[in-house]
Amino acid sequence: MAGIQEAKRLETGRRVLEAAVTLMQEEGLQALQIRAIANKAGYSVGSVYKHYPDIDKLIIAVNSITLEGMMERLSNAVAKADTPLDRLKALARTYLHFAKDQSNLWRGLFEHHLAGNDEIPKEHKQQNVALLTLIGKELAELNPSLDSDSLATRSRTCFAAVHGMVTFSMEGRFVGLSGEMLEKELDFLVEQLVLPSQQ
Amino acid sequence: MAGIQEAKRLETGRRVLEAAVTLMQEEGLQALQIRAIANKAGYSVGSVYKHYPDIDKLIIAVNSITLEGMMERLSNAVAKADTPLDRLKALARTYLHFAKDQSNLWRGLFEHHLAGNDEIPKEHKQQNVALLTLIGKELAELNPSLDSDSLATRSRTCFAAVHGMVTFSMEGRFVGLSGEMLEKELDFLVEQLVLPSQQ
DNA sequence: TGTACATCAGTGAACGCGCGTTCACTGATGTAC
DNA sequence: TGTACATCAGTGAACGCGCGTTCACTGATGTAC
Repeated sequence: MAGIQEAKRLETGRRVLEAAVTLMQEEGLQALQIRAIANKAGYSVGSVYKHYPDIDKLIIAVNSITLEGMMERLSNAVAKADTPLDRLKALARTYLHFAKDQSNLWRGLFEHHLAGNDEIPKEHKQQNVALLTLIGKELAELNPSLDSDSLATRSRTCFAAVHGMVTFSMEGRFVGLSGEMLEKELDFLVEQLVLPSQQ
Repeated sequence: MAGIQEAKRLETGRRVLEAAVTLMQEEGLQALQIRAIANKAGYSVGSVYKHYPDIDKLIIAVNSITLEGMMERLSNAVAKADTPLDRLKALARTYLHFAKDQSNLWRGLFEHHLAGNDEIPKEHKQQNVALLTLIGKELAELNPSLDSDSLATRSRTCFAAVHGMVTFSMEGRFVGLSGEMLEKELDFLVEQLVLPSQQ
């Protein structure tokens, strides 16, 4: 009859993580507390610690799932567009949409500052590289003469610029701008970034 | 002999605020604690509360000073450049420089999320408008046909994009990029943003 | 100029709360014979 | 198949710490006469 314990353990781990994701989604990072998670998952605080050494690791696990979901949406968006410029616009818009309809998950990605000692987890770095690669691929197609260093830098610049706009939008700093107009403005940003350089 | 009490009171207020600014500068927002401030200013915790109702207001006061200092540097930078494009580049670079050599003060501006109920202070909003105006003035000169709504939006887009790059840079996300190259890339961003639109 | 009282600046121990983390304990499952 | 012991999942009260905030108190300054 071996296996019951393992099944229970896996099930608990799953439920704890699921509860944490739901909590982040519904109430944000500051609601992601051991007691709340345990309660939502239907266990006691001690059980949570049987699966995660501390709350930081649990938050990281939630953020990994968020990144995964976001990357999936971005990949899908890219696949639907036909030109490099359209793909870049789709990336930017999808990023904005993700931030808007998963605002707590999205904020969680940036609000969580590791307590100093801990490293940024490999998984996150990989996802980050994957995102930059998505961008870089299109930039390279639009501008084949870019060397790989410039391409890496340029990809980051594009991501940073779009991210800045999305952040401002999420903070309500684009006052009085309708959703439609905001997307147009995001398109504008992307268009300008890939325009042939002046010099 | 009236006036000794008032002088003491003003002096204490000054020292408390000064200590808070120094603490933010040297150790960042998370070090801005009542006991640390009181200690640095040479008073007890009770005295701090005679001048600020809670720590949030004190942080806001520190951030106001930061914004003031930043705006002064930005204004000076603008005054030294001769063309709209150069002025925009100077704004972006100065913003980056400020973030770099006052990193804790700069981070404090964005890390401090008010605890929900409190409004964003008028002073901060005004400084924000002033910054957008600095940008808008140059954009209008470069593109006189922009109506005022578009100009307002475009100013925010430019600020957001530059802010995004500066944020990424502060997080070390422009890996392996020298300071000089980073500034060049920031110039690139500004140039692209003001390039004549394609359509 | 002096006296009596009121008001103010400043003190710091103590309170309170949130919240992550620990650990001795219980009952179920697994294992050895 | 049964028994005895070991191991594991799960519990939740209690601990500990950080830190903002309060408040009764002290001594200096101001005011009224």
